[in-house]
Amino acid sequence: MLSGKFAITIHILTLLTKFPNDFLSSEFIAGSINLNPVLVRKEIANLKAHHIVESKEGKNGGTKLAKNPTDITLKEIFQMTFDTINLGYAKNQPHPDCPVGKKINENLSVLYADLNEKVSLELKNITLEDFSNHF
Amino acid sequence: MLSGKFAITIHILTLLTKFPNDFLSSEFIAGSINLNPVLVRKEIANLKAHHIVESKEGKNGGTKLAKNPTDITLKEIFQMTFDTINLGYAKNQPHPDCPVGKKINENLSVLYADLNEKVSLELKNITLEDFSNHF
DNA sequence: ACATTTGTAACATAATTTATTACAGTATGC
DNA sequence: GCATACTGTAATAAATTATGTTACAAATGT
Repeated sequence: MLSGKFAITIHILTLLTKFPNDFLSSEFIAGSINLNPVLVRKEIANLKAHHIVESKEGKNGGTKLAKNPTDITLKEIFQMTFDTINLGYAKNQPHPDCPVGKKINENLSVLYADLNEKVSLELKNITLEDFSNHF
Repeated sequence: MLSGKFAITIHILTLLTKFPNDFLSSEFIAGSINLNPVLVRKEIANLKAHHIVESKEGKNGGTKLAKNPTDITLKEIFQMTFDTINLGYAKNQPHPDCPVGKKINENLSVLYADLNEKVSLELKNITLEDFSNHF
């Protein structure tokens, strides 16, 4: 998973919001992000799967929004690119006979779910339109 | 930076809370986390720098809490191991002549600062004592 | 003295992210 | 219908980051 996924996706969507009448090419978008066009297309594939954008193949093809930017919230974008906020887990399986090791991941999950809730509440109130208005 | 830093640090602190009278060795702690002892010592160095634990060198040495677990909040631990919540930035410098590229990172920063605020508020209300009580 | 432990540095390996290349498939306009 | 400019996707490579290991000096209890 691309770690800049959220940032890249929101960058793409902001561009599409700014040029609502054009099909933008992955090359053009990649130029603004300074990223390989293939990676842009991958994120667009994700956006398409969520019916947020539509794209046209062939000459003069490209991508445009499939929904009104007032109807897209940052929560959706967050969820499709990030899953959940989390402050990380230790890489290896902790020791199962230790009372702490046995339960640490479960307890961290509960904590992270709580944080996720708070972040989601916040992001739900920000639309793509709102975000794009700052440019 | 260790990406499991927060999880590892909170694991260490939970163990220290559970054994408040002992100096625990990095080897013992590493066993519970299933992590290399050197990495445990690195996180302990960070905790020491923040005066949350103290440690003793030499035989029978190890680490113990330097503060009461009711006086340590998850916010502090978060801050010393994570800095700020963030949903990522694209790796490369965006195109400076594009109105979106020019401002995207600034706008993302504002957004992330806001999320960070919400998360911090939540973590401020959870003490190490609270967290440890779930084990 | 000896055993055990911290503290660090240097280096090695593994995992993840990002970039590149390649090419089949599709629409457009001449 | 042919050249051109795109998307879509797979395979692979390079770069970056995270984790693990080894090594050893310094400290301390017995």
